[in-house]
Amino acid sequence: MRKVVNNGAIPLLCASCEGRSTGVCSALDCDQLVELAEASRKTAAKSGAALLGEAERIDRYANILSGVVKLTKTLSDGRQQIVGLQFAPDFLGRPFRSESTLNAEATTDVTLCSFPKDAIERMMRESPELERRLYRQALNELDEARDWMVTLGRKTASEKIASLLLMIAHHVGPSTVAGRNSARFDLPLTRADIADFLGLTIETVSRQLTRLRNDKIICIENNRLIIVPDLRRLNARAGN
Amino acid sequence: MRKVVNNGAIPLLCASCEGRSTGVCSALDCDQLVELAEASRKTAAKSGAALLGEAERIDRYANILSGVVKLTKTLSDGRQQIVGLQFAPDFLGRPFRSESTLNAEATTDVTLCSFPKDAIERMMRESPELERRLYRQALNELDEARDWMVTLGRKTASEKIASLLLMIAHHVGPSTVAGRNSARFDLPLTRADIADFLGLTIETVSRQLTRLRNDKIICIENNRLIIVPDLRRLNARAGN
DNA sequence: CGCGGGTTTGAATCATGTCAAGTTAAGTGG
DNA sequence: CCACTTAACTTGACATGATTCAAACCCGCG
Repeated sequence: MRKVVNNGAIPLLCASCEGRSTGVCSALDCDQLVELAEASRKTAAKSGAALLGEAERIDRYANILSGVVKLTKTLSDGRQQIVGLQFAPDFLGRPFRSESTLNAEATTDVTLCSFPKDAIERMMRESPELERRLYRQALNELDEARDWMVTLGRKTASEKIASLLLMIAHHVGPSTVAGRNSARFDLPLTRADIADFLGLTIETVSRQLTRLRNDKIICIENNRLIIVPDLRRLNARAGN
Repeated sequence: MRKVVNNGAIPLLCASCEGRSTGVCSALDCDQLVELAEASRKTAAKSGAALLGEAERIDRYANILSGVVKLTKTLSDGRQQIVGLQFAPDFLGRPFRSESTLNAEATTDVTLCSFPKDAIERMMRESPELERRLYRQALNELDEARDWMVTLGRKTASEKIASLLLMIAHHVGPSTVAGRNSARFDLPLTRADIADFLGLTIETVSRQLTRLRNDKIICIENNRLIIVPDLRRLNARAGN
């Protein structure tokens, strides 16, 4: 196993880590960080790579360092639904369960920092801080899931699209914002992904996107780069 | 404040409590139970009573002792979506947040055992057991929410109805089951509630229910009592 | 240059929503 | 015990938003 230097400060590996300040690791002190770092592994995955299969055994958890991961569920006849999107520095994994109930797949190139399941679970028992941090993330994911239930159940196709764009704009952060009310970002999802997320077909997604473009609510460049000149107008379309 | 006898055993109030063995209280030891019992309050609410409003201040949490509670969200134009159903002995409340982001309403007559927010939060800090118990419930609710996202996004109206009946059959428990594969239960929801839960209209709900009845998958008595002679056939209709 | 994945667009179809009557069941008061 | 009211539910006819199927488009890449 790789040696990690502990000079009384945080491990070298973590010093430059994007997840250090905002991810679950922020709940750990130096000693714990060292311990975890010893067992950790940085990995990269290409867009489209499966990270976790339904009914697969879980033996590692991971922090997302960069990129976007989609969580999906599939019905027996192939219909698919994305049930969550995770952005850096989210924690990936479902404690207290040995089998996954969903699929995780990279929708962009991603980098992960993964740990053995039992290391995390031991530290959770020792550190209420860590457990609380994970508990909070679970509650946030629950809030998000419930927001999406409203979107899925009660919004029209165009409202769904607008809501998704808005959500992504928030998640990529207020980076690339000129004047607080505009946004500009690369879609981390294909049309098919968007359809799976919103419970629509790719055709409907496409049509609604061109509608938003025709109405000058958004500009689309290269099919993937989205520019929102006025987030308030987009918000009005989202039905909130 | 009411005095609770502590003879070294569990408080009298809790001794006969339905939530004692299975609810969050099961994570507490005698002393903690006594402490919580001192601040607790048993209340009853009629079907239809609002328990918690959106954007309302949260100052108490509660255990559901009996009955069913619906959690709803509403769009500005009045469209409503049920984002969760809670059955006894679920814990009602959203830790780490002072304002509610949803409405809670009794869909049947319910009895609750409520506690001040800060009492729970203090005990959570003192008892990792309790925090873990709540964390687990949050994860379960998250799993359920994600299952419903699939239902809302990808299932047809009749599959939605079948899924809901199945879910309720599971929740009321294997009580009233003759031979493991049949079920018989009172619907704790009106047609309007069902519609709000499944993202449908009451008319569609009604039509699909009569379709299931015509196909002999279910019997409906008094509009509320549902009998499922063969759960497997219902399951086949649910699209799993 | 052609090939393939991702995307857009069009026309026809279908599931669900909308609107409008009915029906049933449970009170309520005479 | 019987009209009357009311809420919840069912049913029908019609409208419409989204899907389906089919074709064309775009663009990077070998």
